[in-house]
Amino acid sequence: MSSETGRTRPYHHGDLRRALIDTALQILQEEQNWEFTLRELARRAGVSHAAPYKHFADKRELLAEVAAVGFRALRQAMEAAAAGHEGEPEELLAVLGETYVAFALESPARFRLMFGPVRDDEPPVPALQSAAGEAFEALRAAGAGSGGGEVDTRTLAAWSLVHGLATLLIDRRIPGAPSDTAGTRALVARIIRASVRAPA
Amino acid sequence: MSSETGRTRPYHHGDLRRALIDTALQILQEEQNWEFTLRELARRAGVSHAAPYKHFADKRELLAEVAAVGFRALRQAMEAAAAGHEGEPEELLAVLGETYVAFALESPARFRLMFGPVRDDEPPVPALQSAAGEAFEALRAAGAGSGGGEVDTRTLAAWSLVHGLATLLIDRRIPGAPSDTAGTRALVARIIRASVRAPA
DNA sequence: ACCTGAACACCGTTCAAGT
DNA sequence: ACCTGAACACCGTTCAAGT
Repeated sequence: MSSETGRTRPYHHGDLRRALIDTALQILQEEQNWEFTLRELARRAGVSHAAPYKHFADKRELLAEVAAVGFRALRQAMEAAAAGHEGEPEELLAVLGETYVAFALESPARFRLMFGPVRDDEPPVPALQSAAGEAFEALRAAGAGSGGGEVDTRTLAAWSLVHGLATLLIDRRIPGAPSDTAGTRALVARIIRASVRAPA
Repeated sequence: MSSETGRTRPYHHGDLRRALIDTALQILQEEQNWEFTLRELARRAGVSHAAPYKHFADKRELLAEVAAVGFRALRQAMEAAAAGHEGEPEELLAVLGETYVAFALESPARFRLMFGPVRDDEPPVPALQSAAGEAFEALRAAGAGSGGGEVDTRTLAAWSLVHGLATLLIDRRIPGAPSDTAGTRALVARIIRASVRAPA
């Protein structure tokens, strides 16, 4: 949605790096699976399948950069949702949780890519590390506010709850779960609001 | 661990179907990634790469059968843990949750395979459907026991919590999380026990 | 400086042919 | 009845060569 698909070659001499990331995000919005092919991506971007290697070391690094863009979008969505809830900590945490799950449901493939398994034999991609860390900070700031480097129990419980709920929902793992958007939203609100009152 | 690796060809005329599933589970225990190759599996089982196609329609079906075995193991682990906690519903739910997370940490690749994304354009594999459903039943029986076909809020919240916690832990997504087994176990116990007291 | 085309070592899957 | 070997259409990645 952020670049025109009508023109045959909108760039080709412009910023291919950015174009590849944009095209990848478009594919993620269309498909439910994040495992698209590097060659398909190059095809859709209008370049040869070898061209991406001039901008990314390998497919993994490209996917990591796309995931980083996703984490920045998640952080922005949470910060926007947090505006106007400074005084009520429990309500803030609930709203952030609903935003988190809504973000996953809105674009499941993007969410899956962002939280795709990271093998520890692979070198970390700095952009992804920092973007993910900052998104997490937005959640933690709403938690009990312990301030230190360690995660407090309440924040981690809230994060686990919304992450698990999002994952189970987009993977259709919950038997009898509503299939429509409104019903799903209501279910999410019910679960989050029932849990947010828990003692830390 | 369930079949001998020392002998060069322990089957080849026996039950190749079972041998392939066993070998797959062995690979899952060794690796942290569940995306092993069908050709590698055949190689390790001592057969040609075309042999599996006499027992499974395709790779997806093989993986689904392996996942089904995993769900049966999860259900057994939960039922074993549930023994002796009939009278105390909150303690029972906490113990089941700890068992769930421990199961994931024990064999991350197996857990990832079990909960790998299911595309809805793919035909469902009956064995996987029922095995997953029965594992979920073990959890639900410990919940508020609404009995009906719909999942009650408390059970779903508990499931989401432990599923999210397990996922974030095995993917190393939690900054500052303990890296040793004892520390992780303590963290899990703390989070679950703090949340299980929540109102439904 | 950036991109292409051919090439390499792999995949999943199919199928005729072997025992 | 069960398995093999060659084959097909793909991958990710590399690299000399083109502009």
